[in-house]
Amino acid sequence: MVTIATWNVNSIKARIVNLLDWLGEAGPDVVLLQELKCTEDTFPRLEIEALGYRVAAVGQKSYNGVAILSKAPIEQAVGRLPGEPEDEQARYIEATTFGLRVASIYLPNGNPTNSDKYPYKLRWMARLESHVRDLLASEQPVVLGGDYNICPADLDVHDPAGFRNDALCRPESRQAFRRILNLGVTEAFRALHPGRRAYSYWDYVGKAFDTDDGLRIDHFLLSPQAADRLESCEIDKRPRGREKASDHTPVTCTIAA
DNA sequence: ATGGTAGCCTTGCTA
Repeated sequence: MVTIATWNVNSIKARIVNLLDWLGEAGPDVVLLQELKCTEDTFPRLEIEALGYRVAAVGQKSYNGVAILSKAPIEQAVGRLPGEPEDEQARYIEATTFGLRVASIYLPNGNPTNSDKYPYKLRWMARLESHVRDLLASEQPVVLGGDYNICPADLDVHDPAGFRNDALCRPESRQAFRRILNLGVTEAFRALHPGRRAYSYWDYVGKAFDTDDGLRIDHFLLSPQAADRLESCEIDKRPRGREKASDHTPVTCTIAA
C-alpha cells in the first residue's frame, strides 16, 4: 500500500516546522506540495531528506512552486505542464515513484474573474485536460494531486450563493473540471464519500476554521489503473488547527500494492 | 462595512 498526501503549505519556509511535524506523525510515502513560494536553491531540502524523503521541486521567487517528496526513488521528473512554453509559473511537476505516475498541481486561482487571471485559469485547465488525455493513453496508474482551486459542487462550499461568481465555483470553471473527469479519471474523495461535506481550505480571515466556513479545493484525480486500487481518501484537519497553520490542510489517499 | 489575515518583498501583489 502507498500513502499519498497533497498539501498546499503556503510558503514552505514559513511552514517548515509544521511540515516536518506532520511528516513525522503521518508518515506518508509520497507528498505533493504546493505554494512553496521559493526558488529551488532555497528549498529546505536537507531537513526533509533527513526524514527519509527524496525531493523533486520546481520553484520561483515569492509565488507558486510545487514539489514531490517520496520515500522511494523519484524518476523521470518533468517540471512543466505542456501546451504554453512561454508560461513561467511553477505550477506543475510530474514524476514516477512507487510505480505510479504522480503529479503535484497548483491550478491558477483565477480571481478576479474580470482580469486576465481568469482566462489564464481556463487555458491552464484546457492544457491539463489535454495532458490528462495523454496520460490516460499510457494506461499507467496515475495519481494527480494538488490544489485545483475548484469547488466541484455546492456541497464543497460553505456559502454557495456567496461564491457563485467566484473563479473557484463559476460554471465555466466547474465545466472545465468536469471535462477532465469525463476523460475517465476518478476524484478520489467524492468517489469514496458521496454526500459528505468536508473542506480542505479555510480562509485566514476571521474565524473561518472555528466556524467551519471552508472550501474543498484540494483533490486527487486517478486514472482507472490507480482508481481500481484506491482504498481510502481522507482529509486530516489537525494541521489547520495548529500554530502558524497553512490555510489548507493535507488530504491523503491510499493505493493498494 | 469593498473590511478581514498571511506571506512574500514589489511597503503592493497574491491568495
